Amino acid sequence: MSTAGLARTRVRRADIVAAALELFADKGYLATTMDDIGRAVNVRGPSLYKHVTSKQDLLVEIMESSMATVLRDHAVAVGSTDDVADQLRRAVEAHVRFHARHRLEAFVGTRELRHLSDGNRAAMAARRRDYERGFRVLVERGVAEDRFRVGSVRLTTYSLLDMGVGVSVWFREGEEFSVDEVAYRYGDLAMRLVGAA
Amino acid sequence: MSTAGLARTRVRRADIVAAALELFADKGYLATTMDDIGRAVNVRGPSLYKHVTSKQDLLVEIMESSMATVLRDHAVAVGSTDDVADQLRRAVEAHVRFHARHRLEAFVGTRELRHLSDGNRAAMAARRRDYERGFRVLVERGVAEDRFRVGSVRLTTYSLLDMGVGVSVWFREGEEFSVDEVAYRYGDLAMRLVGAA
DNA sequence: CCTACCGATCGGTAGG
DNA sequence: CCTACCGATCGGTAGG
Repeated sequence: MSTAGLARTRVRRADIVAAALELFADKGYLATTMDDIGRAVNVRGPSLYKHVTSKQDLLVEIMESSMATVLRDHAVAVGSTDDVADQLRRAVEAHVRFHARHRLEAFVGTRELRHLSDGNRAAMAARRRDYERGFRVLVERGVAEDRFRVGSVRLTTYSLLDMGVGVSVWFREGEEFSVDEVAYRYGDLAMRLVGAA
Repeated sequence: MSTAGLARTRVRRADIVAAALELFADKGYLATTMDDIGRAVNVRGPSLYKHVTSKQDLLVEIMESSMATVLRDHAVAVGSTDDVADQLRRAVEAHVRFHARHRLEAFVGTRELRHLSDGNRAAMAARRRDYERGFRVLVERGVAEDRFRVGSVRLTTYSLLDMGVGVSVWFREGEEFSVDEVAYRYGDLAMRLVGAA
């Protein structure tokens, strides 16, 4: 009776993080309880503390690992060519691909920034600014090299970034567009925005 | 001693809503307590219930009044001309103006949607979809009338909307751009996106 | 408009 | 991995 052999008995840390991600995205960090997360992996809330030191830790892990992913993808995209227009196009494609593939991480990343502890938030905010600077630098160089024509580097950069971030809100795998299709189309839109089309 | 004549004694409902708006934007709805709001208007938390029926009510009031504002501005913009390109341009300008002028309302409006009670959330979500449909219809008509050339009506519409929403995140009165400047520039960007420039 | 307070929730710890 | 539980917080009410 007691060992009825329900579902998974063994809880891995990765399962906990995955469950937390989904709950944070759905209900928000503050509204998600350790019991909620436990329930999603078939244990009681307190049992989670064998694998995790705090709820905050889960948020930090989610944010840091996804930030590492975008930064790496961005570096690869920009490093793959010397042509500014191609660099910007590929950077936008990578940006969009990330926001489509890792919707929830992206969503939580921007939505829950304020619920990181002070130290963690400062560090994450700095990395986010670095990421944004990467795009601004590309737009600036494109203008300097006479490849782009923009009204304002700053506004154009914000637009490129915000368009891509928006993808994480509506994108669903297996619907009208594939990840690649969305990436390519946003790459085209980016070229129009900078006047390089 | 007791009547040292501190600051405001009379608390108006509008002051409470304004204080709630700022706190919701800064800390988030769940993280804001009635005591926080009370402190901002120089009363104790429980005293607020003389003017307000619940914390939820404050959120509803903020969201409904700002939604009414955008919808009205949008209608005026679209109704001011018959030319699709001008209509879209003015709709985008109105959209951006709203997100610049009412940054906090816009911010709270998208960020705290999930903390509305079920009925309220459904109603607000429906009005938001109506608003978005207004833009999609304009893009569609522009394409049908051969004024716009877009890869995907849906993605282009999302881009236009998301760019404008992004303004509420970074815009600050009295910095590099005025509200009107930002609106005009985003109007130009919109024309580029739909291939009408 | 205030103090006192209820009832419920929640992160995390104790101690198996 | 669980139950019991601590300590703190919070929305809202009572009753002036």
